[in-house]
Amino acid sequence: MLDLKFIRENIGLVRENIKNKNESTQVDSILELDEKRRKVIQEVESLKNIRNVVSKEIAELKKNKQDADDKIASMKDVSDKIKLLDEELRLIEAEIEQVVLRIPNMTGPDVPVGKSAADNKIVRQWGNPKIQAIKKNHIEIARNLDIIDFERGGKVSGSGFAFYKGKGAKLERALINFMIDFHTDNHGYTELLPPFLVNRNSMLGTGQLPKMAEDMYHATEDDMFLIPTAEVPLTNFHSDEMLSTPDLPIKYCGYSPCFRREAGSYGKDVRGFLRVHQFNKVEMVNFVRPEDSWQRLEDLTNEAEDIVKALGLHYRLLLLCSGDTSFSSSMTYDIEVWSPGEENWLEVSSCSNFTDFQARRANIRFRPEPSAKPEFVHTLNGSGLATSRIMVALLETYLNEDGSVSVPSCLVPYTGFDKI
RNA sequence: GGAGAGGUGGCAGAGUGGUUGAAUGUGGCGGUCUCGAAAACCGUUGUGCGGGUAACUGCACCGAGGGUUCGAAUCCCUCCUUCUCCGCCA
Repeated sequence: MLDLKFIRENIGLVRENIKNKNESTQVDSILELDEKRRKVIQEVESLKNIRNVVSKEIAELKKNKQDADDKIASMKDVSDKIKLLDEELRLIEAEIEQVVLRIPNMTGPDVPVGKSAADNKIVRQWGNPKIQAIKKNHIEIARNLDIIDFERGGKVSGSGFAFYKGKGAKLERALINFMIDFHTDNHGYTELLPPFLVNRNSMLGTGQLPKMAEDMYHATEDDMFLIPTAEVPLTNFHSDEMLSTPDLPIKYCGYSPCFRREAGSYGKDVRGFLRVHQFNKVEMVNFVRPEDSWQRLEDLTNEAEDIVKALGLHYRLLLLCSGDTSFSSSMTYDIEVWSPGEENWLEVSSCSNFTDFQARRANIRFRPEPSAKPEFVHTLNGSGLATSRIMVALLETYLNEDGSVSVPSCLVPYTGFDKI
């Protein structure tokens, strides 16, 4: 979330940012509420001061075995007033919190203002599009090879779920292991294998709640949520902590399945693996000093790109415009790989700088100097990568004319076979 | 799920309802001593929110949230969590 002081002093910028991000949060009530809040604080605190002073006098009188009944009686009234004002303050602050939690992060200085995906900026492209001899999409390829079973996924769970089978399952595991090893061996990451269910507080910490509540699978009995991305447990790993400064930057990567309800999306763009309710992803999360976060975003993005290059997939890098930049993010790069079967770009990674937005929500701090005040760290994360759409691009890119699919050489040590 | 015992500063660990933001130890920082270091000694050392240009000052915080009281780290209730034991289960 944003700092209340920042909102107070920059209300115009905050309004403009909300508009640029295509959000509709109403912030008009904030200034008035904030003023009311400070007025009540001053009132109640001066009463509490009286109470504290008189209580000491009462203690003194009692110690000397003197009568304190008058003072005690007069304090009764003060105490009642304090209770009323405290309650009023609590309500005001709850109201402020409800608004502040719904205000999106400020976009960074380099983010182009724009409405939709059409306004995103293409930063660079790598590789060349593969031309298939006979056009086939991943669903046909997978069905022919009997490596993915969408029908039984639908029967057992519902549409948007699938079974990986035989070499398909092994290829999926190979992708996950390859990507984790790549990050830990080449980029200095520490692996975390996180819980897949998290509590409400964690979902608030990274900003999925309250805004995205409808997209979450919610276990109501225990008020727990299936994670939509490993970003949630990996970032909240350090919630409510004071990070040891020499340890920064901290870099974690981790595999998890990701669960998304994707409420209300059906049709051509969602068939097969293009949009599913459960997919696998390796996520990278960084905790850095504030002055380092913009450079780290560039480096983090490169780390994700390195994986796509290793897999030999044609891709492009996009800088998202304000309207496409997510609620919690300040600036986001998307990596999209080319799907020869769909003849379309598929998002496989999103790399974002969240500045201090998540750190303030999740209370993750560090001390810049040993004697200095604690500050919020900056958090970043990037997919590295989401496997289901990578699988689409792999099958369609490495399809041979005889219907078999070759395995990219970097994966062969993990699969034990070079062809499906 | 049941029974019991805990949760106090960076860490360890005291704390009879009334100068307790909190003893003591330890760690950190500064200093004395030293060529330098160690030891010893002295000093200092939490966070958040208000007010003030500032020096400074008020309030809150002892797992979380309520309650009792003129006054709560201390008493009561609910919840979370850790440990020990029992039960159930993969």
